[in-house]
Amino acid sequence: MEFGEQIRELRESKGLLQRQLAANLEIDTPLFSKIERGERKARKEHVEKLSTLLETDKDQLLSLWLADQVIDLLKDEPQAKEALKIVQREIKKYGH
Amino acid sequence: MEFGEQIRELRESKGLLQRQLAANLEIDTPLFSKIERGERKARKEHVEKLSTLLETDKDQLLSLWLADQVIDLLKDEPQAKEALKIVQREIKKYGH
DNA sequence: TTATATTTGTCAATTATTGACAAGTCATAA
DNA sequence: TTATGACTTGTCAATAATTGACAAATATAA
Repeated sequence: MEFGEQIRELRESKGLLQRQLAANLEIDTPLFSKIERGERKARKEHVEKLSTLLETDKDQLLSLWLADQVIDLLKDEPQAKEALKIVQREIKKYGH
Repeated sequence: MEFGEQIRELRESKGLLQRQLAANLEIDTPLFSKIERGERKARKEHVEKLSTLLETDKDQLLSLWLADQVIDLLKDEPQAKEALKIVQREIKKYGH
């Protein structure tokens, strides 16, 4: 999972411990560990707070986090690629 | 929503009533109505059964249904497009 | 050994989803 | 007008999924 890898890399590059970030997010360390390994999903507020704590771009972190959720939805689905084509087509109608 | 529109079109082109399809899916008519209008999600088994009942391609119907779920996840997200780029990149690693 | 960091497994509590029901609208027929 | 049929809307309980906490396990050093 992209998001977990990213926050782990940023955390380690800053010499921070899981428990330090976990405390800031007001969750316990085991849960933070699971989020890093992609076993659990972070909540949006956590992602936003992490972007501050890790001094990284919020939009890019949210993109990774969102992407993970989509991948989670599409994994094991033979129609994943076809579905993505439809999404691309549709998304242009309202997004910008 | 793409999926709902599609099943409605197929249903009407075959002159079928909501209650007839609902009975086959073993759900009530109000729920079927909501699925057609995208207010509720169909379950995978329902999609598969509908492809038979409506004599349409199962893979294409599942693609539409999947696409709707992704769109639902991405709607209202400013990072939708960026996230999709990441998904496209990632999906190539395992799917094919 | 001991101490510290992270991971694993399990559980209760919360939250989301599902489907049913009753009542509503709308159109058309009698 | 009233009645009927197709569909829609709103609400609710039951079920299922997700969340976070805790205890215990593993790993890594000192």
